[in-house]
Amino acid sequence: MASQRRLGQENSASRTALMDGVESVLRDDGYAALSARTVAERAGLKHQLVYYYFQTMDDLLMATYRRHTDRVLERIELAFRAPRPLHAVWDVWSNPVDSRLNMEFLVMANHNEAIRAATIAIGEESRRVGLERIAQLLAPTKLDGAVFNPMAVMMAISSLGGIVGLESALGISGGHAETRAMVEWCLDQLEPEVAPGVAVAGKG
Amino acid sequence: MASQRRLGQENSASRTALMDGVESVLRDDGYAALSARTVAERAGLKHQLVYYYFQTMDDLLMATYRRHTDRVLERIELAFRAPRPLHAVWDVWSNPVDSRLNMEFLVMANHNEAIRAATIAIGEESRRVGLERIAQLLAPTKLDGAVFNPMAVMMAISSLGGIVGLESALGISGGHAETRAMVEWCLDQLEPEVAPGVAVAGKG
DNA sequence: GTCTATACACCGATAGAC
DNA sequence: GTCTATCGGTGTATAGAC
Repeated sequence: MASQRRLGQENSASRTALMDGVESVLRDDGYAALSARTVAERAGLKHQLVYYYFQTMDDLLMATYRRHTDRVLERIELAFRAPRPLHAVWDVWSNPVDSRLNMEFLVMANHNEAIRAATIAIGEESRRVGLERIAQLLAPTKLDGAVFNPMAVMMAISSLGGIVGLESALGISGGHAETRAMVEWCLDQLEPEVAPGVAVAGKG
Repeated sequence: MASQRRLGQENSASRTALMDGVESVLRDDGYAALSARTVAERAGLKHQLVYYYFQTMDDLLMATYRRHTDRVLERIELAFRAPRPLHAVWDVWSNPVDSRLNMEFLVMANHNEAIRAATIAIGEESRRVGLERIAQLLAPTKLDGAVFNPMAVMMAISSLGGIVGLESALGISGGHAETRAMVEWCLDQLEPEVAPGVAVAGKG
């Protein structure tokens, strides 16, 4: 099944430009607009270059997705090292620019087997990260730990953040201020302004 | 410019079959797979029929979207007449089958101006519906009405429900049981088990 | 590493026969 | 109301020149 076609180097600038092109097309025009031609145009390259650096369009898509998920996980892990982790995580997920890309990939996962598999992995991984930290935050509150399960809290933050971010990008604003206020009130209950006693020791 | 082409009747069975075809393609293969040919195939018709019943593919898409949003609004309004409205609304939004279609349209709104406009309308409308009812439910609780704003509560239910439903359709299950439990606990605080004498299917 | 040229399939849309 | 035939454009992917 492996093609005989030669492939370019992994560290090539053009290769990176093509992956940037994929993200650019996804953000602006959605996955229906993805093609070797549209992607290459964003990168300022000819469309045949896609097939010099990748075996198929799908390979380019997957390489871009893996790079994207790596970045997201990195950002989530970084957020958990912030003074108020849940507030930081909320900021990551509700960012309008990223939400657009995240949602595009999430919906694409419904029809692309490779994307689906990677999405399941990233979804569970991103929620697993820092679960103990959330458990610590939930412990001293009056909230029942069995009900406010750490994973459920992460799920709520990521989905609500994702939709608020996506809608913001869409130009929808109704209810957003109220929603953000509600979420921040909830997070403030878990993470009051600066808590010296439970300060996180910065890593490294 | 308006085309000279003649158009079929609004109440035609083939016209309805074409709209069903659009939903079918969206659910199974996503909006990237939408074409006059794929849609007509689902409907058991030739692709040229699309242009007998609709001026453009975009017109077919919009007609389907309007039909879809009408149905969603209808379901939301119906839910608000249930014994426990918020529980019913949650069931509507977290339904995996509908979530797939809802999300497909939501993401499409990022790149299609007509869909975007209609989405903004439905989004705000669906949250406005029954706002007074939610306000009534929130009133007797200890929860601050200024924080737990009715619109924010609706936003939380629809976004969290939408993502949980979509992920279920994707085959993701991690954290879902915990999330559903958390949501239902919250809703139970607002809508306790109905008073004795009123028929409620056993929960217990 | 990047280009031209080329293959074949599918796209939206139209014209016109039946 | 549904069909055959057709147009120009774009899609993925490859071969081979430079």
